[in-house]
Amino acid sequence: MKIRKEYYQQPTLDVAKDLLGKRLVFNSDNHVKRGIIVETEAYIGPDDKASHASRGKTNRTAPMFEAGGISYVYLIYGMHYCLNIVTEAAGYPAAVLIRAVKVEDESDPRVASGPGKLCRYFGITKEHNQLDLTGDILYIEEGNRQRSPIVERPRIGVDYAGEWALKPWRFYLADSPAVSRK
DNA sequence: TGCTGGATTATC
DNA sequence: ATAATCCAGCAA
Repeated sequence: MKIRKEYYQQPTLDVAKDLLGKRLVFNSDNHVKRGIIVETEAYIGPDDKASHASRGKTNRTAPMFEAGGISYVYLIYGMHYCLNIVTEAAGYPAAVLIRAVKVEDESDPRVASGPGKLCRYFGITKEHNQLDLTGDILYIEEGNRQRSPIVERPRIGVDYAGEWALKPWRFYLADSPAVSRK
């Protein structure tokens, strides 16, 4: 069952944790890809120095300032796309980076074990920026209700953010083999 | 108009 | 430990 708009407009930390165990679905013209979300990171508000939005609203970060319930896709290091789920109310920049999913119908459990790998496997590019998550192309639905404990750790790759890099805003399912950087 | 460096990954 | 490989953001 597809998750509704209001869900994404809740506090970002709540959404980041609650998304674990849910199923990400992507429909392109010729294929459907699915995966259980096993790792996320929260980027919250205008003061979070690890967030792209900390320098204000720009052309790139505009989706983060929209109301929760759309995608924010950007290119990093000139070669990898990253998928975010925009959260909270319009005007308040926040999003959840989807860092890893477990693809059920693949022999390799690690084909999508990282934000860049995930987009490569799903076929997600900048064409899929700012998509409405209540539409039919990209959305999230209830998954298997797992009872795996949630681990909280500092975010990855944001050492430039000073004290903000220390916040434990990365979340993953403790026993998942598909978590990044294992 | 030019320069800098990054919410990564694979390989050395 | 480091190359690969663009382009957003900022300085000028």
